Amino acid sequence: METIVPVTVMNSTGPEPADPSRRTAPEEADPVSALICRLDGFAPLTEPERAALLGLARYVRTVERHTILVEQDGVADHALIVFSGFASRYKRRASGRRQILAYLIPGDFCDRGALHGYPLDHTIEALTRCRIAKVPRAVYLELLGQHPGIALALQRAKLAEEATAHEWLANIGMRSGPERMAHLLCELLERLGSIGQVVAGQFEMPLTQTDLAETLGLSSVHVNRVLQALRREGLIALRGRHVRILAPRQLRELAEFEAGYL
Amino acid sequence: METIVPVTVMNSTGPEPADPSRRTAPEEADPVSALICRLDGFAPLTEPERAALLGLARYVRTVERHTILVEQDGVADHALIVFSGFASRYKRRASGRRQILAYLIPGDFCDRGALHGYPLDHTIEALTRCRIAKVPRAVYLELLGQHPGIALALQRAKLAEEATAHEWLANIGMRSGPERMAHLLCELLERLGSIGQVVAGQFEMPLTQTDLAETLGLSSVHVNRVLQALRREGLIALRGRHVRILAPRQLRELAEFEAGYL
DNA sequence: CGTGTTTTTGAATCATATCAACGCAGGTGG
DNA sequence: CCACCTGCGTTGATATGATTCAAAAACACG
Repeated sequence: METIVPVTVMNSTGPEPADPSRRTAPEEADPVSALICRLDGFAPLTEPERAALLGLARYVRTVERHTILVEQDGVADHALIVFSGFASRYKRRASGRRQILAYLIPGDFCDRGALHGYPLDHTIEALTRCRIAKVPRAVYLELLGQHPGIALALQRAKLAEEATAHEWLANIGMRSGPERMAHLLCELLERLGSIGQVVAGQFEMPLTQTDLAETLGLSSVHVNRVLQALRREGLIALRGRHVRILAPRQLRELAEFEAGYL
Repeated sequence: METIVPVTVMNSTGPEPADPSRRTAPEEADPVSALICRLDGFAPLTEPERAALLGLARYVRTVERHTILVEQDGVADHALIVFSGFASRYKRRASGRRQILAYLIPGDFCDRGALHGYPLDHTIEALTRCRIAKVPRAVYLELLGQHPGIALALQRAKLAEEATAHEWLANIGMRSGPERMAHLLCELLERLGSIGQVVAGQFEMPLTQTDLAETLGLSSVHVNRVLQALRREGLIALRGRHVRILAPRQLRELAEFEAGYL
């Protein structure tokens, strides 16, 4: 169900220059720049391309946690771009049990294969309060058509997303609970790091233990115990949603995490 | 303990014309037609497009079981198209444990995002003796450029492949052993059916129980017991590699299998 | 036939799920 | 300001599904 957010929440139109006086959360300094930075990492962007991306700020909305952005079997008529917060793709069983298929973090997008008009095979939902651009199909296609650099970067980003999906399948398929968790933490460390949201091995992971359970194919109780074990071993520290990776080397070793597939 | 199987490396160079005198299996009557049929299902093909596809027969090779087609971290300089047999994508852990990420069955292809020049994040190996076309990068790109219908069909086929990958992740993440197996069987029934390899609810599944285990994230012993359970319940019959689905309705129910994502 | 692979079996063990309950913190409304 | 509620993390006890190890039986192949 699409919640219509009151304009008062988010009314900025046009490019929004970095404003040093706006000190809300450190990571929200300039949400669009994270996207530009990430895409530029995949393929170098020209100035007009950067400008075009900045123009997307026009479509940004704030959505509350648990807002469903695209319902399973629904047809997406717009592309989604995440600027802050975590969103997820997931499937649900009749029993109510869920499996999260992917996280959408700032800089990630969802265009369902350039909006082919097929119904989606999963649901997309905000795991936290998010700032998300809903870009109309026509505008999005225009953007891709006009700016080949953006199109290329998005294509490569999609390859990375595919690689991550493979990684997740292998993770659930052949790792134990602690190993799975370690692997996920390594991945988040890397992904959040690449968008500048890791400082001194620490980052915010605004996920419930239930979310983690539904990601890793474990029960939430077991997730709790696995996290305790990782803390006991001195691999991580966890206070609320704040994670600190104490022993990145050992964590990677435990997970057999291979960097660089992103 | 996982036995290390001696690996044959593909060494054939240069096109090897299809040899009409080789009469091996009945279902191999015209391997290319299966591909055409499948692609045509995704997007209607013109006559010249069909002709162009037939021309691919030129690149078909027979590869033995366990032949590695593309090594992990290798860069693919050609597209693969499967005409008969089963191949697999998989990842391996240091312990030797494997996780199969996908099956490549007749009509499936692998172009690694139109040959971006990135190293592959997984290995591609023949699970059985296969007939596979190795199409050089240049030829493949030419084919896509010349024939938009083929390009579109391949793009849609890729969306289907992505949907299948999601399905597998959800399968391993939230289903029990028997449910996973049932789901896989339903998927194979549907996929093999769509290429005419199912007759009266029966098909050939040339997979070892170890292969199945590495697909479903179970031990091979457990796979064996799960299969016995499904037989005991009268859901399937299994003799050698020959599967007969006795109660498709109940099997789908057990698996909560939703048709139509292919 | 004999050899290697695959399937099947049994028994012991372990990892993880399930159920149920409690505590704690933040938010809400009286 | 307090009582209440709700969501989340934590715990213990118990159940069970799945793994492991080891070995025998059944096949497939040359």
